[in-house]
Amino acid sequence: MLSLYNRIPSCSHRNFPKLPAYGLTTVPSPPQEDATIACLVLETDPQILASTLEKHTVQWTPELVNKVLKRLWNHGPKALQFFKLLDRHPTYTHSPAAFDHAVDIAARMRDYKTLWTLVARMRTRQLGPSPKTFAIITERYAAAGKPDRAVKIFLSMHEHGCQQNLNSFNTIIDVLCKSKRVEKAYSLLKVFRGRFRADTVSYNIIANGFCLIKRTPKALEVLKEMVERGLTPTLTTYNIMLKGFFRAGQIKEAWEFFLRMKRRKCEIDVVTYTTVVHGFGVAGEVKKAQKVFNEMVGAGVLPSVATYNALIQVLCKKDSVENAILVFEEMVRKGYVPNLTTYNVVIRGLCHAGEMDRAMEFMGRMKDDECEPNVQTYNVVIRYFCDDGEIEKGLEVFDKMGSGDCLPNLDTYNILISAMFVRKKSDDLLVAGKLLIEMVDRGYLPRKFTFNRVLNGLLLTGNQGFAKEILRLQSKCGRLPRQFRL
DNA sequence: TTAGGGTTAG
Repeated sequence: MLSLYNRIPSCSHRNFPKLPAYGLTTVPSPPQEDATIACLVLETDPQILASTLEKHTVQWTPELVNKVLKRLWNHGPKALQFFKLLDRHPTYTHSPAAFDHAVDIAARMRDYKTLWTLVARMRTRQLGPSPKTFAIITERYAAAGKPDRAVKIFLSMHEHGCQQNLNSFNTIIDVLCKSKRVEKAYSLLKVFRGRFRADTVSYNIIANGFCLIKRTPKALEVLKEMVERGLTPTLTTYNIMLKGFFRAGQIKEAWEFFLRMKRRKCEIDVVTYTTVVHGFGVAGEVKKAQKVFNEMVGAGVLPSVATYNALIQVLCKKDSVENAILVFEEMVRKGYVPNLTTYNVVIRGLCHAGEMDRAMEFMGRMKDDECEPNVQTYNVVIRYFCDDGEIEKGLEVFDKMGSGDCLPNLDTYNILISAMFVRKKSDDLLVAGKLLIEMVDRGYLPRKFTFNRVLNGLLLTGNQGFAKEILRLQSKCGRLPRQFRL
């Protein structure tokens, strides 16, 4: 596989001006095979990808394919092309997990035709679709603003050879709740609670749904109903309510609820404590958050990485990033391994304090700790560079993402395109146009607002030719303002 | 991937 890697000198394939390196210099580690292949797929012209892949003898395994698909996550069209090519491979056959990945990607691009073709193919090959497949599909439909469609799909699962049960029922009501369609989920529960024998989990999901939209009284009502039906609340139920009070800004109620939980001797756990530490912190009560954090060890409950993350975030937001970093160092000393969230919280804190250099240092440190920055990490840094007017540095960090290690997502493009308007420079508008083309190419659909903004910008700076190109793109995407529609 | 705690701006 080394030869394959050697063929690809660089994965940087954008036409933006090269800028001096800034802070992201780390010792290059040997490339993983999946990274190499992802890179190759990104680099190669779609027309010749099939023959290019054939030329290289790769030992395709489900694990390798899944890793590559994960790397191509934010480039839907390439990911699906790769999936389709391997689907015709003479010896390798896709695993159910690979199909689920492909289904998820197609659904995210709202390519529903491909989605259902894949589902049918899974069925023919007796690889599914599984309850997990339907969890993915219904979640995407709900997120795309089609909750009714999601419900219909759930109700027709059995027609695809996948029987509904209590688990899949709980999944669909959770999907509805997480997309804020709580009333719809609640009605569904009322209709089907007999058929599926709704349990504590079902009611916890609905209560949590009402908490998510800050309707704690309604959540309490749901729990009352649950008890009346002979179901016993669990610690999860109480943790849901506790978090709900904090989220709704009912700090006093949250505190009293927490005290009652302790008094009732229900074995409160690390989740309870993390909720309280975070809740008080976000409400600005840092001292109280710290006190609870210190108290938990005495109570025989060890903090988790998530608890540390909560405290660190709270210190960043309401105290100082210096104190947050002290806690960070302390957790490392105690043998905890900071995770992606820990780093992202610290990096955001540093960026917010204007300490961009130190933020970049931490980004290097996380790489050394084999905790690769993710798209959120990059987005935070890019956003703050741009907000500081350091647009070149923002673009430079963006350019580092191109390698297939971490592809930009919709947020990344939106952040950068917005930044291209602050300096009122003609060149910036050209970059905005290129970014717009690139994001469409990668399966992202820009908002009408974004198109129009870039178009106006290009016209005002005398880039009529380029503007026309963007206009054609916009019409292809079906995002043309009414007066221009063909 | 049947439910609860850490990342998403001010």
